[in-house]
Amino acid sequence: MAELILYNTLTRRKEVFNPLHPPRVGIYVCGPTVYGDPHLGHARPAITFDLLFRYLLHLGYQVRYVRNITDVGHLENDADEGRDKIATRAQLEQIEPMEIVQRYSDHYHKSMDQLNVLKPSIEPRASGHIPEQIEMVAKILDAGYAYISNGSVYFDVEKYDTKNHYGKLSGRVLEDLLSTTRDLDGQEEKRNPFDFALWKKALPEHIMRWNSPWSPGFPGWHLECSAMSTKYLGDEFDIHGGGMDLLFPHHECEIAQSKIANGKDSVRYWMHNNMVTINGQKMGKSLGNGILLDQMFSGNHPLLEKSYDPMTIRFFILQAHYRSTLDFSNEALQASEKGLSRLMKSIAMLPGLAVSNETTINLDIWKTNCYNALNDDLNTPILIAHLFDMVKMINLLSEGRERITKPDLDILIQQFHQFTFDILGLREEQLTTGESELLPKVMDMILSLRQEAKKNKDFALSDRIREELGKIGISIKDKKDGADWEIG
RNA sequence: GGUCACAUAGCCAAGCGGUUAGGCACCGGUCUGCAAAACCGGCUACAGCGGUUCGAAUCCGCUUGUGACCUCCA
Repeated sequence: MAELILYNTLTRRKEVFNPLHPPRVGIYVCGPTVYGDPHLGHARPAITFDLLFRYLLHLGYQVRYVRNITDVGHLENDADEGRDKIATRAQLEQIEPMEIVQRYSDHYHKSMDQLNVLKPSIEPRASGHIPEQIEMVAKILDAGYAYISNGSVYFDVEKYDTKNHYGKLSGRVLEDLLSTTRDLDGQEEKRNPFDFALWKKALPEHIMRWNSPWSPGFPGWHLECSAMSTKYLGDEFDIHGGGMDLLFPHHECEIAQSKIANGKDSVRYWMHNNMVTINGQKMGKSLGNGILLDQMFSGNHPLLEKSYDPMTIRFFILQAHYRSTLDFSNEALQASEKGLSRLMKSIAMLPGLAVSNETTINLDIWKTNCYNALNDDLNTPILIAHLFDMVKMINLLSEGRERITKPDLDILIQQFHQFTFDILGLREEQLTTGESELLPKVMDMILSLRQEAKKNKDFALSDRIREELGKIGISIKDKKDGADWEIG
């Protein structure tokens, strides 16, 4: 089988993926800051790296997938008088910061379950790794690449840049940063505006605080990922992922910190998913165009014409390549919904196909095409195009216009399931109506009565049965002999 | 302002120098008492202007437009 090729943001090219310690693979992905309900933007990286996780597992790797939860409320911004997102939220709702963290972590997990996102192997929390972070700050101080200022500790970017390239991931040059960094309050503690905090002294009103050798305070914005990835994946590991918006400064700072603390570059492949847009604009809280996942699932949002199943969202996201922006619109979502339904119907049809003593479709080429798509930097749109090619074949098989042997059919079923369910992570939506085992029997009876009516040319009655069933949400599809029905 | 992306048929979206991507919608046809589904066929685009090449949506330049990052953000 062809090799897996991934796009490495660091080198800006596609590279053959070779794990450091095969068959083991270590992945670290930046997870959510849990201070609000999960939204569409959370779905993209979660699904992108879930796909990667699933595919690596499918290829037989032993994957340790670490996705953190950020539960230390980093500052809104330097000018914000030491208030952080989680504490602000806690004050607003008059509860403990950790209640906020718990509530939104739970919510995030629920939404991820709905999207059929596998749980990571380890889901560490920043607040649970304060000692590790303090230790890392100390290491960087010892190495001489950080300085203490008024109880806070800052990373000395200028010094780092003399022997390293600060900006190599995001393609930035230090001099440019100097001129483009905004003049914010709270900068006077820093030697240079582009220096970043490793440890921040807490102001009296700051609730979330921990003791440290330097001050009661909290870890810097970027430190948790360096500390926790090192702890669980070692000082050098395979893949680090996250959204493109984290490229700078977050991941750039991680590279610098880890390099100094660990003495070497930690990450071998950097992967970044692109952003979600709504009507062509980036979705963001500040822009007021955010759509929560629950709103997608319920349709309860002014921009939405209807509700969309979690699997429709997942399928929609997978229909675009992860490095392209993806624009949400009702029209596009409904197209995905219909496409997904056709795909699922086709899969349901597979076990019932008549078998023959010869096979007239080329399964090997199809399978190779599918794997080639995945191996080419997880090109799911291409993979899905191939799945639809096979949908067409399955329909032709069901009409007897193509033929397949029993062994080949078994192979096809297994492979189609692997691609669709195991790797893409799609699943049949559970029926939301209270369907019982009785319903199919009842339907059989009704349909046989209708068949009788049709036989007697009593079309008024047969149409009325179909119409009435339609009203309660059951649609009828006549076939040569008898009829099929489905909910929805 | 600096840096970097992107611009593909009605909509979404692949494409990485040379064969129909794919989905949805739409229009014909087959099937059907009618409809739906399914199948067959049609719709064959690449922002504009130059350049390189036997050949460019794909490479280069310019123009226009959109977006992202530079501040928390997935």
